[in-house]
Amino acid sequence: MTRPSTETRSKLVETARDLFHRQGYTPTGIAQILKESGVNSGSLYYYFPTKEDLLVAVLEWYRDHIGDNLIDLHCGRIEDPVEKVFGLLDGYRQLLMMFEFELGCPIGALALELANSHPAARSLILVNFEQWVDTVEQFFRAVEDRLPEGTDCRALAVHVLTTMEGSMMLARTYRSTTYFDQSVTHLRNYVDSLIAQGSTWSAPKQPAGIPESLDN
Amino acid sequence: MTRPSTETRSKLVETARDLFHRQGYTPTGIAQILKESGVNSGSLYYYFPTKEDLLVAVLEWYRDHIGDNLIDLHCGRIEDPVEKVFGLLDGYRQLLMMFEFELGCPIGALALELANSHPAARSLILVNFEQWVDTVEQFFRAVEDRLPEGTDCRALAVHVLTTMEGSMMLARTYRSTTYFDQSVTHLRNYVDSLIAQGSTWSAPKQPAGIPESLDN
DNA sequence: GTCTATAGCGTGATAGAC
DNA sequence: GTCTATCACGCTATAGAC
Repeated sequence: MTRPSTETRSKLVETARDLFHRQGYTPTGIAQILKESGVNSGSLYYYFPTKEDLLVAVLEWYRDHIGDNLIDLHCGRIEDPVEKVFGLLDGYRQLLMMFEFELGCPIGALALELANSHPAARSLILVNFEQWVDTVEQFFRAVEDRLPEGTDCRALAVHVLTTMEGSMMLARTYRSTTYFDQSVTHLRNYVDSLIAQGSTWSAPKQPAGIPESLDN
Repeated sequence: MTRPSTETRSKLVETARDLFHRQGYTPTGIAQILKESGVNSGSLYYYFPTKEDLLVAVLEWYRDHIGDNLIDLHCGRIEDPVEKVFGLLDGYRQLLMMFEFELGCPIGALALELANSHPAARSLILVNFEQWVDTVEQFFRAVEDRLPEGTDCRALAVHVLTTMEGSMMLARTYRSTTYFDQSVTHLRNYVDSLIAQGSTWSAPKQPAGIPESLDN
């Protein structure tokens, strides 16, 4: 029909995004993407010469929508920055329950599935993680004065991310939020203790010898 | 040759285990397992009627070898129970560096890959996680008197597991231990603070409303 | 830009002799 | 228990008309 719009492309990205989220990248076949999107083979390969190109487009979509889909949705109405952090984690908890543990963190799942392959996709996964950490880091920076002096807000944000990803993994395995909640509770307990220390103590900072920059 | 030994079976399990570890379950083909093990198709299907049966055998192998391969190796010589916990985490760090981030936690990777399929395998993944948590829980129980009264050692062990799994995920993505180290440092800082509290304070326990048992 | 038809290969699994 | 040969299907990707 030679339409000027990129509707077809968008439909493919959205369909692939959802299928990769539910099934993973490798188990999702092109045929299934075509069927569920209602697009024909020729059109798909016009926009995406290879399956990996489609994956890249999906990861670019996540990169470009982390704000509205994640941050704004679960942190937007919250005022206290620390509560924003845990509101974000609660958003993931809601995702788990809403889809009965069939959907987890789409980035985390792809990160492990593609850890030894698809370098182009991997660098976009890295970008997505960086954005996430950036966001949480900013939340902590907003309460930096309440944290112990010398606290590395970025390292703390990283710790929130690792806790979230590990907690999602266990929740999906156990089909239960019990372990997720236990881990997040300990994380909150830790953050609370840092803030309590912040008003009295001096500094739990990163020990010397651990570089601040990444070597990749 | 009709040998009484189960050498062939063992070789298949070991080969599959290593390939699943490096590549994941789905991307690893039967043909590759046959080639690398030097076993023929007929023999494989004699022992394992389906590919999933082989996966189950691999997960049973992990279940039966967590002691010697993981705990004894990285915690055996350590006396202090808390140091045993972080010795275990350091074992994973060594694994990352030894294989240049190509190998992570084999159970965690499979947990996400198979999260919505292969229920038989999933329940064995759950068993493996339980064993891991059991082990770390025992370490904390050994120093229970130094922890704040009412501390749930199992929930704390779960938090160690989630931190480890999330940290491994980031390490493999970034091809760097920086984030891994930052997260583990925060975990250690937390555990240290609990022990410091244990000698003076009263109790950071799980809040009411979070069940202790799992509902799966 | 979209359509249909299909190539070419890799997959998990099977058959049947030994 | 092990061997070789092979089936039937699904996969990613392509060809070429419109």
